Amino acid sequence: MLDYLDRVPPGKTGPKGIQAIWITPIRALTREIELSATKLARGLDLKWTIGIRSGDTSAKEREKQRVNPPHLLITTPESLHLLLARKGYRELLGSLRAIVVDEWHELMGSKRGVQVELALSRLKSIAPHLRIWGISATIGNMQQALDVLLGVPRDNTPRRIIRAENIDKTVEIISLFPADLERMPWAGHLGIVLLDQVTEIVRKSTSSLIFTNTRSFAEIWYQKMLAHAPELSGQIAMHHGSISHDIRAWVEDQLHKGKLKAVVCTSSLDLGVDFRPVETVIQIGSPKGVARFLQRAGRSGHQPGAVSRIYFVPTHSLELMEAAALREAFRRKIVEDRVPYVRSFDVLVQNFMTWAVSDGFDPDETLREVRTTFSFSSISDDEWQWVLNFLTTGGESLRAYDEYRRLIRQDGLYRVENRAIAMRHRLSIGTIVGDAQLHVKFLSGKYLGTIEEYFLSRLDPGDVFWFAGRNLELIRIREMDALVRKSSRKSGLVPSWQGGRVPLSSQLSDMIRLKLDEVVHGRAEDDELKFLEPLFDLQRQRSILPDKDKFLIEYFETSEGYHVVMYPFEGRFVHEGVAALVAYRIAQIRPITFSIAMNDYGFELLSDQPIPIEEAVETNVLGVENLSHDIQASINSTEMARRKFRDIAAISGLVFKGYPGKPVKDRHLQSSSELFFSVFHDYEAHNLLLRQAYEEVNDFQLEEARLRRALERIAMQRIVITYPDVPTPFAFPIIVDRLREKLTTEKVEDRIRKMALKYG
DNA sequence: GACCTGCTGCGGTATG
Repeated sequence: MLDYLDRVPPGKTGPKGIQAIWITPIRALTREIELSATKLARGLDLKWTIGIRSGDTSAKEREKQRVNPPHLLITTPESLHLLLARKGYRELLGSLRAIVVDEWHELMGSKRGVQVELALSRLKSIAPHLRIWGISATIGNMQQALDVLLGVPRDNTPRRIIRAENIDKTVEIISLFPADLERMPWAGHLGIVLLDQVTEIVRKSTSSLIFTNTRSFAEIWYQKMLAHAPELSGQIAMHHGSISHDIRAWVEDQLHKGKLKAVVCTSSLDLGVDFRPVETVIQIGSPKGVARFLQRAGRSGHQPGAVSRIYFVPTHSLELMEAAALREAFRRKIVEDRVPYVRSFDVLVQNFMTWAVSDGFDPDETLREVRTTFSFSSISDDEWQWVLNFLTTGGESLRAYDEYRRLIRQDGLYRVENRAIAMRHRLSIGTIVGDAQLHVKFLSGKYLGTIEEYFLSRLDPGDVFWFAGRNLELIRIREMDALVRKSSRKSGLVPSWQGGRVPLSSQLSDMIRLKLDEVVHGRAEDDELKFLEPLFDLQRQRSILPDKDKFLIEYFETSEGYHVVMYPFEGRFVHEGVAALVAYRIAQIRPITFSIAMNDYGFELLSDQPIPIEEAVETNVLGVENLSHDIQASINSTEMARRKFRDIAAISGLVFKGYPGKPVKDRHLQSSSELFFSVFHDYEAHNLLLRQAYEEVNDFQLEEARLRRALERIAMQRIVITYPDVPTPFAFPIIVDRLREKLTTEKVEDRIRKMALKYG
């Protein structure tokens, strides 16, 4: 980009204002980018000023930038919108000539991507000479990434994809095996059986990254490693999204200076820190997707021609198949797509407020612009009117309340007149909706990070828990702070967070089924598959090992009841949908209730009555006919949509998350968003935000398109029902997961019973 | 005989 700008340098008499913007998803990254941008500019002999603008930028620096804008501004999507929410943004940005969107693959798969699309649509109108670059990691839908970023063409400016040459690196996957298969659990997620081997690898490497799937596992692995190898004390650290930015920055710094041998982390180290390589990368448990695993592997062996090496640590036996599947995916150069969000009306509503709080917007001009974005290219005149009406009157349901009449029309422009509304809006810009967290602090005031209220509220003062690699004793909870002190107690509770659940990707699922097919037909060559042979044998003895032409259903009885287990290998979201669908369809044959369990490989239906499974298969229980209807009938989509609506309500500005330092309580947010949902549901069924909630459930929770493809594939397979005497190795992990979940629900039920006694 | 699940990311202006 600087090269391009060099050819059109800022003229002495030319317009003042920002000439170029670099958009990055992470604010912590900006300092690194500034350094490289400065280096580049120096190399090209440009007399450019470079500025950073993010939530971390001080008020003083912001004021400096306002008076004297930098030539190149490095910023986040949110901060860019804050600039667009300012009066006089046309002068500031009208001479803009270049925008680079860094890590576009990352932004595109979220609503932040929609935010970028909308900002670009505005900027293209006010800055006619604008050129746009996107930088992306390898993804399956690169052409679409380009189309989404650049939007519907407004003229004949050519577009092209430039691929880096020689990016095909050799990646070597090395699985860790226990001494013998017997030592490996059939179920589980932690993988601690292999602690000794992992520690040995860390000892021998100068620097290692150890990726775990959850924050609590990172905490556990860190503690277990220290207990196992005390001499590593002071040489290993941990890093995850709930640890304070200061501590994380320190850990990154120490790692890069070579002062740390290893960091146990979550995907917090996938992105956002500069990519100085480490010697060794270790992945514990399923990476769930090819791209993620590839990116992590790429952290090692950075020298030209060097091999990237990644150790795979299975957490249960069958997971070893994934190592073979990942190797196959690398060989075939298969990577996942990033699916862009479309028609996210909550983001559109927020954007209109942004356009309106600054200089106001002209509806016709804005409609033309919005239709050039990928996300809203299909917006109809009616939908457009609905959004405007919603913001000016509150819509049909909220007409009676002044605070929802957010816009007024004046001289042909839509504006915000009320200053309180304008301020609340500026505080609410962004599409990331988090949960309320308590701040964990020492008495001295040193801030360690955040933990969810529901975990800490279960503790009593004096209780010890592990966090940020320390043993901490809870002293008390005060407002939003949990005060702690160091504890010398060796054991402690491990916090759990309510994070997202990443399902196995469709591409990795494909490869797993392919590997299974190789095993069935004796073509398996990967070490992992050979190692698992005794387990596959047991599966064959008790049931069958399905190849790609067969779909396996197991039916058996235990003291718990009657079990039907199926194995689509399609990831847990799809299994959740298929399980509900099958349960519903069987219940049409004969009234029967089930409890449902699933993991990424399959799902189980359990009942206290015999299950008419043959009859169900004969009546095409897995068919695609009436699929949409049956899905609607089988799942509680209203309840799922109600939960999705929480984010939509926050993004569209229906609920206010509070002023800095004075957040609105989670419970309060939840109840007010539920209230809106109920009102719209009962009185305004065509409300676009309400409809969006249902669409998001279909697209992202049920993964309906993927579910349909899975059923179409199954329709081509031969269904085989087996009747094992005891649970098979395939069934076992699913049953174990259900038992664990059952325990917690019993606790919940217990609590409800107590509450009923107390209040009833 | 088998179990310590649940990622990441952002964010305050105009006026007194």
